[in-house]
Amino acid sequence: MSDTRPTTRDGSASARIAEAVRRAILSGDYQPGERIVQEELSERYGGSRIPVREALRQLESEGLVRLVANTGAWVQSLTMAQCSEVYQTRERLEPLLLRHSAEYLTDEVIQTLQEFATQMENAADLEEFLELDRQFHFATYRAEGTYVLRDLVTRLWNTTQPYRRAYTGLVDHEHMRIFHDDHHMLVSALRDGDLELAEQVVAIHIRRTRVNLERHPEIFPQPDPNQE
Amino acid sequence: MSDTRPTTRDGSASARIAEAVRRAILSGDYQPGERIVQEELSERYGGSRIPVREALRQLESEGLVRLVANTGAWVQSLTMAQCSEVYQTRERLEPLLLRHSAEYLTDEVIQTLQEFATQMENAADLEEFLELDRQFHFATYRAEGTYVLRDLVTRLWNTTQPYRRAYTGLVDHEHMRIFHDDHHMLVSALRDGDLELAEQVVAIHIRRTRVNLERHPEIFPQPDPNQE
DNA sequence: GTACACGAGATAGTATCCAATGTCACCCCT
DNA sequence: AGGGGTGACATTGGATACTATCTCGTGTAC
Repeated sequence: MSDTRPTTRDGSASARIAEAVRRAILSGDYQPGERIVQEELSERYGGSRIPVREALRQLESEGLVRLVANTGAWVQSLTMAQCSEVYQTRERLEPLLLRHSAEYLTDEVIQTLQEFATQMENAADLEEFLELDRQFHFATYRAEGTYVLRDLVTRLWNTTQPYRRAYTGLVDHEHMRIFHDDHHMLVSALRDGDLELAEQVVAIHIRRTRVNLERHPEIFPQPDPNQE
Repeated sequence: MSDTRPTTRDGSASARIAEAVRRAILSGDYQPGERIVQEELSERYGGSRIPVREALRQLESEGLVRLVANTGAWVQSLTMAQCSEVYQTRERLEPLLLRHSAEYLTDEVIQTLQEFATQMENAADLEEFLELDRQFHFATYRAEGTYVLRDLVTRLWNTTQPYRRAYTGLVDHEHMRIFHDDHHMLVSALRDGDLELAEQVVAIHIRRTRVNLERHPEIFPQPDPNQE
């Protein structure tokens, strides 16, 4: 690398590399099943192989990367069953996180939510939609006190991001309409302070997505025949 | 260890060290807040500092270790609020995991559960009780298909293990009686195939523990004044 | 008594080397 | 001609030596 800055001693190399690879996976630059070569990361993001290896270990723990000893690293790919499992987990956890976040959802925040929901309806392309969707939901998850739960939910979102991307591209207009309705209903519930309803909406929203995902087995790797 | 074998190329050094440190933390050999020195691990478990660092990164992701850049590693210590959060998370997830496991709970397994529950009542000391309790619950969580959820629940158990140890030592006989009753009720529900009830029992069991934990703030580090 | 400076100790990172393992193409044998 | 064994190559795993940096305790000067 050119490295104008003096090796950036600030955030530690392994954290920086982990973040870079994480973003590459979330953005779709690295596809599920794709091979990750240590040497490549090393020269692409700067640093020797040691921080690269530490970063890969960390990403493995997060479920984004699969490491096989003496063999290599791959971007984690999920079967439909595993993806469905993550969604079922989210279905239980996100209402809880929302509950913890409720007290921090000021009128101002709810106004922002409303704007996200509206922007999403007019999203120009897939990437913009995905980004807005993520921002919308995480704007509702701003529980200050929480430390485990928010991190956990973030990881669950991250591991399923590639499939959310693949699937969203296939959704027809009608289903998309229902999605937007969910978002608006969630905003309304939060505005009214109806936490019970808000939790239900989130759970149903996630379940709806899961059920739709399960109708598209073609976006998942075939579990049976040749590989893995 | 003496490490007679030539660097034990079997399971990779970093995995071996991570496992060893994890067990040391779970067994209480390492206490929350205790400093972990890389060099010590290096010579205690064999290996250079490279696999040690990878192991620590992994344990950090699991929530067992806290790393501060350029400073060091400590055994993760939770505030009461964080611990409570983990329990609330478990309260939502373990019923789900139990549901997925139900089909694998043969009569034979249920017989084993019954034995664990009985042995627990006669446990000689704290450590034996904790071990049996863990074995009991994880014997009910044998969902074969699951990959995310089981791992997740395991991590949640692990991060709170030190506090479960500290707290269990304080429980009086009456509360302990209720605990054992929960276990037997869970076995009964599973034997009857009453999954609905089983899920409820698990949820209540976890909630009961959380509420009791919250009555013992003295086992948690003081969040306010001097350190951290 | 306070504030600053120095130094010990630990971590973070780099470079280089070697060992072990998996991959894959090639060749031989049947 | 096809299947299985064998070897070279690429990649990962690990060790070692060295440097840089950060933290924190201690001591000294004011």
